[in-house]
Amino acid sequence: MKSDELFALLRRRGVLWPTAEIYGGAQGLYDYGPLGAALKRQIEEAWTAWFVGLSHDYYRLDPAEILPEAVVRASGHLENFTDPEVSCENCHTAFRAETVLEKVRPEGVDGLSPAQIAEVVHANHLRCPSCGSTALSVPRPFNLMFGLDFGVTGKERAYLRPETAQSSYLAFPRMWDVGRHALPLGIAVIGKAYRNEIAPRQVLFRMRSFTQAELQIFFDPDHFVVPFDRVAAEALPVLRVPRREKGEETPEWVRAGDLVATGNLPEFYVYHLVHTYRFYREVLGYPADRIRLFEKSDQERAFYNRIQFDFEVRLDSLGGYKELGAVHYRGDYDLSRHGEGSGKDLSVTLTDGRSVRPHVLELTFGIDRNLWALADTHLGTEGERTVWRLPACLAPVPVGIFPLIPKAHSAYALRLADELAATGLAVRYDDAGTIGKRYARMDEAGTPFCVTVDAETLADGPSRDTVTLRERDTKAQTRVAVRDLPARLADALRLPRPPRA
RNA sequence: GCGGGCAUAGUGUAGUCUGGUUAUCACAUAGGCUUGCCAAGCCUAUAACCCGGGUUCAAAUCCCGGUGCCCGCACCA
Repeated sequence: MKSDELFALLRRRGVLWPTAEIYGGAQGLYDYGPLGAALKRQIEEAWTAWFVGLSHDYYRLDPAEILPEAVVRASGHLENFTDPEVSCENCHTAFRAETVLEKVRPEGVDGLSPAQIAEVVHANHLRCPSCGSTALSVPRPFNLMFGLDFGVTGKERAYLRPETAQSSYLAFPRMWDVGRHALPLGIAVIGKAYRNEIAPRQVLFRMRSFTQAELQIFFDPDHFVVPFDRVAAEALPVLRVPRREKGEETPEWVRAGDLVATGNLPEFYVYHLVHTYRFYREVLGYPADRIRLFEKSDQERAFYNRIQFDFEVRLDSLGGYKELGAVHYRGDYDLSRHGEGSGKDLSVTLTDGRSVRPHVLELTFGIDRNLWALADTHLGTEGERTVWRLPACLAPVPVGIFPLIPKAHSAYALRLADELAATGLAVRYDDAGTIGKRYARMDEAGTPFCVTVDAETLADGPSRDTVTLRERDTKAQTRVAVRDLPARLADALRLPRPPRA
């Protein structure tokens, strides 16, 4: 489905819509409706079950979304994003003012107002580094962070966090004490991050307010042992830099063991690639032939990332592979920077007496992007039918309950709906229209199971208190005893967990 | 940010060029009939010209501005 078409369907069904729609919307902001909010929660729960489930020493936190200026100064976000931007009127290329001025002002542009920068550009007859034109624009401030007036005086500066990761790095010293004084230590955060994107586009793929799920694993760089044997035989669809340089777009299947033995990647890194891949396949259910692990080159990576593979899924709605998450080996960059910034020593002493500054392996996951991708890859039309083949454990509404004949079977069906709801299931009762329409509605909402109460349910005899259980994917119906329903549904809806390390 | 295109019920659309009765049609939604297990049928109802200004006797239609969306470029620490 094309992006417009898919978005229209999601709007119609109450999955998501533009924020402040009655005012014409706001670029890069979207609200989740009932179905979307529930699906988002399910994705978050699935992510948590899987990744926090990787170890007994991984914890989920919920930190503040506002960061004091000192934090973003230390992390580098302030420095890298307060630079004014100059663009070329001729070739429309945008540059940091610093880049344009570097010949005449090697000390940088800190402290210069946009007007002063424009003066320097003019006085020195500076040219566009790309095309040589002198038609350079007046500098504009360029900062992807939302700044806030913080406190009563409004003089203190603070920022909406541009990524959740910083919150986890700040929490590390406290978590070291809360935890068992042992590495690896994992800090997981699911929460909002905010970026004032220049050009938000493609609905959920470039938003100004979005939800990230990130697991930061702090580990001893000399000693991060993983049960690699268990995953060595797993093959991954990787697209590595040398193959990319030959113009290849498609991944090749390489065994995890070979990525380590001949691929020059550390075991701990590949081990986490495998488990992340398994999450995309086994929990989210993306087709194997749509996933690729896209290695970023030296030039493409942020300088502090030593290894980076993006998890990409090919989406018809957006016309190509899109990044849904990544695995970054960040070295000790983050704890070093925050150590310097705060003046606190963020190294820890291990039980063997060694003092180490932990390295970080960062597993990032875009909740919104994956929600869209789950619609793109699992929602489609099959003739007259529109079916959202979501994995059952992710379904926003896992069960629909209908009376076959409204007047005759409503009371029983309503009671059954209440009973199942009491077990914690999100159920939807529907008696409108024909039975076929109700099934169709639930198919579109991604509901994997529908329960129908009919005459047999009420009649005396061997079928008393049995209902039909209809499966979305096969349309198959089986007769099930009502008393077996809760266990049967719970089984089918359980969230997968990885084997613990 | 730049260039181009687009904007009519919940969704998809006709009408716009060439201004002129009550804005077309389908689907969806709600109610009714239908003893019916996969979007059947019939009846009824709800529901739209993106926002602001201008031209005109008269604007969905022409002009200007804004907003949003799409495509390409740039950007994405």
